[in-house]
Amino acid sequence: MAERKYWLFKSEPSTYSFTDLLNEEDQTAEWDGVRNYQARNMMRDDMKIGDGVLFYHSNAKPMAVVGTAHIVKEAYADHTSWDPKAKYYDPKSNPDSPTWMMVDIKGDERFAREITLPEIKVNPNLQNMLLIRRGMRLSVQPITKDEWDEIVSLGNDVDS
DNA sequence: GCCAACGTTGGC
DNA sequence: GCCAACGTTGGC
Repeated sequence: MAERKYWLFKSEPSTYSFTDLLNEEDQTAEWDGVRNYQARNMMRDDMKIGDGVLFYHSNAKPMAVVGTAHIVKEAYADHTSWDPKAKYYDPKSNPDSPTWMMVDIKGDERFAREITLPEIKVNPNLQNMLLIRRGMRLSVQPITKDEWDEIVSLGNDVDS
């Protein structure tokens, strides 16, 4: 059994929020629309069933990690990539040779309180997160177990 | 709404 | 293969 890994997924809540995920049937959704090779490679090569996912709201008020999820289906072809009506349609991708991949995630729990970007920026234990690197725009990114533990612990403690 | 950072595209 | 132009991300 490989060691559990941890990830942070960004989403603009005006497009798709954590509430939207929890409202899905079985709280499970296809994470489609990723059109960045680095992110695609991580989904394809590194994400395994059971890996932990922090759900982060970008371009939001507030910008914050709002809850947890986990991987329930490992990488497979993102069928929206060859759908001309899809927002992230890519004419170079097709069912015979899919360029883009996605995973499925299942929402777990909403934090008792949101852990905001400003809070992450000043937390000495979270200074290595890609999230706070200038210009780091990866929509899915790896985090360490320590970072996961820290944010989950803060998120579940209303008094922290 | 602005714009810095960065990935992608396409002419050469 | 270089690199300028362009588009997007996403914090501010």
